[in-house]
Amino acid sequence: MNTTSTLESDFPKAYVAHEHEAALYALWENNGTFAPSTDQSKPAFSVVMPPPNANGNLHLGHALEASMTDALVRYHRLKGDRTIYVPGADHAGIETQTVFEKALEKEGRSRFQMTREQFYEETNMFVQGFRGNMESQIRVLGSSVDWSVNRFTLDPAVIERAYETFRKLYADGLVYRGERIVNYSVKYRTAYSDLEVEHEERTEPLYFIKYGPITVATVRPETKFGDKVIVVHPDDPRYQQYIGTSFDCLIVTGEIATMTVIADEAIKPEFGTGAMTITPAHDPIDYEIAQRHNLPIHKVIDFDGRLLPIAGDFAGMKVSEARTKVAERMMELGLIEKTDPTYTHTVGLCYKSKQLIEPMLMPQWFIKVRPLAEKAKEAVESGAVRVFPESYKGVLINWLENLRDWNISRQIAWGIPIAGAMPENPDVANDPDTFDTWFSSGQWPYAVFEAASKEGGRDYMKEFYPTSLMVTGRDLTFLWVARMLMFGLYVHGEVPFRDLYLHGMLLDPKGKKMSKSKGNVVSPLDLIAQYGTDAVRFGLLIGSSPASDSPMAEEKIKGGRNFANKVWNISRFVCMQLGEQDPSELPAPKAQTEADTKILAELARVRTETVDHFENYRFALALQGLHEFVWHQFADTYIEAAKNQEDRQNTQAILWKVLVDSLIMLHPCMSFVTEAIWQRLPGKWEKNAEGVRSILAQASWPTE
RNA sequence: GGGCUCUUAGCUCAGUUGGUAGAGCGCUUCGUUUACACCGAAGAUGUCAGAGGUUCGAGUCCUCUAGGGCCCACCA
Repeated sequence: MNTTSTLESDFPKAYVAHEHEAALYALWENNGTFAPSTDQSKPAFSVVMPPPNANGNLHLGHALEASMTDALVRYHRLKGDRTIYVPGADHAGIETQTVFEKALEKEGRSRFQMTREQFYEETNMFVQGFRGNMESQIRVLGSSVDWSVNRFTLDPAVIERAYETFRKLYADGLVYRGERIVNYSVKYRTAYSDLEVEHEERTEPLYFIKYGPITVATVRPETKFGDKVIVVHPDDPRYQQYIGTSFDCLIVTGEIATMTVIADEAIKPEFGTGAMTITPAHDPIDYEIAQRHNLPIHKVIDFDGRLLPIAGDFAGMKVSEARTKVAERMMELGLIEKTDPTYTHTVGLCYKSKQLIEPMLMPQWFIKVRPLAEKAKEAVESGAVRVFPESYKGVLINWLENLRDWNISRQIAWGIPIAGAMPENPDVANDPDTFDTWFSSGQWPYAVFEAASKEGGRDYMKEFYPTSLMVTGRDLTFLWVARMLMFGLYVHGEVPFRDLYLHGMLLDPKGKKMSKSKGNVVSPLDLIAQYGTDAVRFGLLIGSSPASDSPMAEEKIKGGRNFANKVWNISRFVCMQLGEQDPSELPAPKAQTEADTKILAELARVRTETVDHFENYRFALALQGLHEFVWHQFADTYIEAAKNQEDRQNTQAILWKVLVDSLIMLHPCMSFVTEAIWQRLPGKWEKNAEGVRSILAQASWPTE
């Protein structure tokens, strides 16, 4: 900075954020400010950013997450910790594929018209375009990440890491390929894990079909073409005489079929008539029953969601259409005894298309998660990983206790091909599928450090893993967090992060969920352009609490802008008071007046409280306390008193001390304005031999 | 079916270990004091959803009730 220029030019009356921010981020980036210190005597503080999807722009949720994380990261850096914040970009498997497919649709194209390689290549180009965009937006948010360890989820090292874990699971017998009922999305032509299925309550007719002497109840008459078995509970007195016997009866095809009655504990006598027929190829419970009794399994529905030739006249018809048509036919045949039109149950929907999930029998890779989940559960229970807020501890444990095997096969192109994991193993090598994105994402915390370590120069793995903290949305508790815990413990025998902080979702100003379809999405970049990054960060952080959703409040952001301006003007005032006085030559501050005593005591108090708040992830309270102190104690009270104080030098010393400490303490949340001021402070104070000002982001947290 | 969570000033929300209610915005009155009108001074506003309990003391812990919200769930 030019120290000879006048105050007016260095400190214009108003702080206009966009005139400073880009240059300040460049200052940090060009000076390697965010590279972790090499001082091994200092404790490490490491955070891995949940890699944003490289398929669009950052949204306000990213801004919230970045504000929180960056505040903590900057706080630890100021405290002198060996701090690293790792950025990244997520290929985001099916998320990206659906976004890209929509883009193709607009051009009248479809992925089904391309080869798989062609589709992959086009998706990759699409993603790489967005990736740079997304990374520049991380800079706009002010995130103090170490770009030298930046990583993409499809980097070769990350893919190899996923393969290595797969091989270990395979060797340990924890992953298997099996033909089982999976959640299948007809729209996207891929299977899902249980977590990608949404549930919705629906009222649909329950049909009572009369098969000879026994009536069965079903909501899916369209699957009743191969009916040969009726299942009842072994203890049901109504059906004792039939168990193990067979009889002939009319079925929907108009033919006479032989029905055999078997008994299975899975049947609930109180449901319907206590008797049902099974469709093993399209229902998980039915499939299990079929397995237990060695029954044949016939597919009725194809991967387009249409009926197969077994359906005779109905073959080729969509399931939804066939349902009523088949029921009508049954009615004509006198097979329907009655219908209950008020029957309400829950159906599974594809979380992306909201279309019905079609349970399908498919050969897929499954992870036996029980042993992995057990370890994760122990880690949460024992506090090996601390959960903020604590109420999510139970939520996490509850989920880990009730896990079923995890289907990691996806029939999508945009992902890590399973085949590459074990080229020598024909079971694997011939598999056309890709991994569930969360299979590789679940390994992200160590994958990034392993990859960085491999590049040589520094053992990041040893220095920074396990990480100190994971900050992510409460919506990812199961999808991502639980998986990271399981893999971290399985692969490296320890939790991937010591602390977990879950934040809530940002809602629109009316308190509604933001979504593209509702058109109520607010762009953080627009807000930043208008008010500045610090203002947006302030507005998102203030008055928030862990895991609870909060509406986006422009008034709070405006308040943040006003506060940034206040801090700017306080600094401006203090610099004017100093005049020609070089702050490095000021005497130590002494409490001479009542106002002096008060402000120094308040400063000490806010310093202690701020540390306590940051250490316990209460950044909203930290910021609130600083806001109150700086604005009302310092500006409104002390500065007003200072204007009339007689011992000018001592007053200058106190003003200076309070200003400098305030700037440092505010820096985690108000990063840009505080650095902008820091770079304009007068005199030789904090300058090196070349007269270059130190960087606030690397300053030392005030101690007394 | 199971779990979590919320109900505090007109609005949006804070309130960490239990100790006589807070912020921002809004509102009222005043002030153009040479840091700031993106400002300052003074001020009004709450039986902290309801009922009961524990306690010397509860917005803060426990139970129940009412009403929101969220999540999980192989209910043919």
